Amino acid sequence: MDNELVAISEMAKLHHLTRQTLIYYDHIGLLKPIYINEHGYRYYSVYQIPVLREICLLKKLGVKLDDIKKNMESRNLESVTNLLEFQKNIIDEQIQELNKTRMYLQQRINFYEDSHKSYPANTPVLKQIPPRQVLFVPFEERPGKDVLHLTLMKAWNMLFDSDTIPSCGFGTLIRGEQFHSEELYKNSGIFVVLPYPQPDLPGVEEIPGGSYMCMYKYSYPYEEKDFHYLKEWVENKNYKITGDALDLCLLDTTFYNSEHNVDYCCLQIPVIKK
Amino acid sequence: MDNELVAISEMAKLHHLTRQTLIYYDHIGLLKPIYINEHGYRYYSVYQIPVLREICLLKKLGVKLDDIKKNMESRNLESVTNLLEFQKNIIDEQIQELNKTRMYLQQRINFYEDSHKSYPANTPVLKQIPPRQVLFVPFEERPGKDVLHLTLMKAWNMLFDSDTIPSCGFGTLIRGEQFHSEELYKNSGIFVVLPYPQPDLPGVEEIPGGSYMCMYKYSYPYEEKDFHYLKEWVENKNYKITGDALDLCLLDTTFYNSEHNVDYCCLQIPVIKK
DNA sequence: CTTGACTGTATAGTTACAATATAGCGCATA
DNA sequence: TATGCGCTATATTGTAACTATACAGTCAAG
Repeated sequence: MDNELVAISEMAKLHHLTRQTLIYYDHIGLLKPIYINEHGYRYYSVYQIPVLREICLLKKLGVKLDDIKKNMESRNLESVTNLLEFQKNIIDEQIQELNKTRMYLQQRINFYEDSHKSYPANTPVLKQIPPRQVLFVPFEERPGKDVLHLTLMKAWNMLFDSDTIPSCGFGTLIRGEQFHSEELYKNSGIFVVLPYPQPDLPGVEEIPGGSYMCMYKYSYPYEEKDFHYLKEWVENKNYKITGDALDLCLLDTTFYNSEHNVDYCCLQIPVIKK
Repeated sequence: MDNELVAISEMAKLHHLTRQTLIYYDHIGLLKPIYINEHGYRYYSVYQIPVLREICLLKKLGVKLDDIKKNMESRNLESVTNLLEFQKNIIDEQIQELNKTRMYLQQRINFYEDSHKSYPANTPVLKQIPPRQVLFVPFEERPGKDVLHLTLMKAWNMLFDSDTIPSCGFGTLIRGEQFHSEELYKNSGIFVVLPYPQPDLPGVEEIPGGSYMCMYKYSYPYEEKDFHYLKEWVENKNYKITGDALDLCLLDTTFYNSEHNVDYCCLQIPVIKK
């Protein structure tokens, strides 16, 4: 009565598997047929149908064959619940990871969208900008192409080390107290906007929100000419400068084309009306 | 001035990559050094630092090297935004998939939890049960071990075909109109509880919610003895039977052990007090 | 008894992706 | 002169779960 045997191909067909797969499962010890005849033919018991079904179920739930095997070896309500909870945790972590990556993607898209909706170049415009948290890394020399790149890479790698993807832009920060000095770039450096608050990271600064006089322009973010132009414009219009200036790089040199051979940036000077 | 060159190892170190990786990127055409000297030494331009940085960024965002390559070949604001949106869609699909699997896992955990919190065996108890949607597949013969397994596999595969994972239990359904007939199992069959409503699936039935007289027991879900015992108990206690009976399998034969060599089931008969 | 479907073993290959490893040799800088 | 960097070319890694192939033996229905 309990001797109904199922041949390998039948067993396979029942579970939407191939014969090869069952042979493979036999090899790895996941499911061994209860009976093998004198010629080595594999025969399964009908009682093994639920077992294989459970294997297929767990497989569909993303459980690894090896974990399924271990579970089937000592199977009870508790061990199965543990396995499922374990798998749920793995899935939760994966969802977390994906959500984080999704956030980075969205922020990057938003960033490009902002740069797209930008105002005409070389024309000052007053904008309200929310506070930003940035990683600041000072220049070790007077900024130029190579110092810029190397300092940026330093900041970049600091962020990568703390598993953060810098998806919200970067640029140079010029200290307000140097605006009228000969050494404009003293204490200046690279800032990288943080995608989310990370107060524990060394080098993190808060850029206050508020009114910024902004000017979009094609140039490198270490060109003094544009800065002096905007600074004078601001002062002539009777604004008071309230802090550090930012030169945010919107489209970097990876967007080089025949038309513009330099970065597309947005210079930002914090002001209040006098 | 623009001729500052970066050697391969320096370039690699700057981006937390290995030299080999840059050679590989050269081979696959992802990033070719701007200058190769007479000995074949690779030298990169500082202008390639942002390019490689962008490659690393996109890589971190999960974009495939091949897609990055295509993007770098015709890079502009639109192509980059498209790439990011495309990647976001991929991520969204993956999150969807994971959430679905998570739901199945949770339902399975809940199911086992319910069977764990069960009442003493062979003792009738009145329970309120919410409505359930099930897939019903009739037995083609009088139910027995093999018919049960084969019919269940049929239902199972129907669900798998519609990409559903049956994570909420199954059992036999006995038609109310046969309760006093000689052919108790006429029109009976397998039911599989659906994890979420799927009204378009053929064979779907709604099991009404309400009061059910339940009895937990160790036996196969096609044993008449337990059914008749519970039915008579119900009738003696002056209940009226209102529909089809279910014999829900809580722990199937994959939980076989020395103590109980049969399934652990919950027989459920819908009743109202007369 | 025939015929065709089934089953066996064993070993190597597949899929995908992104590198890594290794060997053997040339070149360059302290 | 040492040793460390560079080159090419080819093969290999890792992961997971199969899949393919070849060829010979076996089973079951008529």
